[in-house]
Amino acid sequence: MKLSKKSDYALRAMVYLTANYQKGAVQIKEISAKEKIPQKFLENILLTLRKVGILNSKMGLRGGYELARSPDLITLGQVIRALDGAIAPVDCVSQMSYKPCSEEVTCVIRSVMMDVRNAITDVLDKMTFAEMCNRAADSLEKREALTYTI
Amino acid sequence: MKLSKKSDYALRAMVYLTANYQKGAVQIKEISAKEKIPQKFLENILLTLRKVGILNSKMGLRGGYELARSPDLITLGQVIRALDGAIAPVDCVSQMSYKPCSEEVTCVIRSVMMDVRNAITDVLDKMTFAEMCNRAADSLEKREALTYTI
DNA sequence: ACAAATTCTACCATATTGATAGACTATTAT
DNA sequence: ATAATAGTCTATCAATATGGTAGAATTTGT
Repeated sequence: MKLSKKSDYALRAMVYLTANYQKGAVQIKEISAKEKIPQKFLENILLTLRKVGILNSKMGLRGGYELARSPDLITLGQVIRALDGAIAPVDCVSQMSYKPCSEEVTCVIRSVMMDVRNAITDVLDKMTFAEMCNRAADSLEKREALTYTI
Repeated sequence: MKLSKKSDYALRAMVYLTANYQKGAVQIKEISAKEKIPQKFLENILLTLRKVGILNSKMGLRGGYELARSPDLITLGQVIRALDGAIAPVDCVSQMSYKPCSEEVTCVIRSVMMDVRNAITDVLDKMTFAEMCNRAADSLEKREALTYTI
């Protein structure tokens, strides 16, 4: 049930781009350096995200990447699906790459796997990058406030 | 986030053994045939499940495998962890193979991944084979009742 | 024209996955 | 006793996925 390095890097890059939303295009080199992601690998990842319409790019001098829409309209689920494909643990409960199992009607396991898929997508398809970054900022503030109080 | 074939086969074999609980040892060959799992592959899987104490085995003539304890004391999570290892999407939120990420305190992604892990384990660590098989039997009954009524 | 940036195509090493082979050991019916 | 049965162990293997690299081509601002 592991997130691939690709998706992990993608999420980090997206967080970086969320933090820099509306500051214009950000270059791969910068993201790669700040988030410590191998640059050439990151290239592939950002390219993929552009192709599915999550990022916009600008070539040439002063080019770079930026979010294609507001970070409260981009969910973690969208990004993970773009890189890793289906989120569902088995294909017979997948939205993205559904394939019926041989004995779907009587399959004992299927309904539990459906529960698992729903549990995962309930988190990943609802959480936006805007919310995630706010949440983190909040808890950081609280921590700092606490430290100060102590 | 995909379940491996190994875990998938393991779950099916466990369902079969649950259905045959208290009927004595069941042979690999039988499970393999009924559940259409490559026999040699299934051997490895059952061996693993025995080594972690989920199954008991008996060698020799009339030997075979059986559940080591009542199916309401065995969860899907236990079986999947035995075969695939940690369930958590990233190590920094894993019970089984926890490794801190470099920037755990400020990591934006971690808390969401924690939510995902909890969502998954909430299903898999609570669902027992007894319950799963009952659930399936129930819904099968309902379906049959419905068919009859119509 | 030139430099800076993305894009595209291809490649590669390693690990994991799914599966198989065969020798070995333990049990038991006869 | 012994043959047949059934799990155990070690090793191997092909295919695929993963993580990463290389370099040429293309686009764009100055």
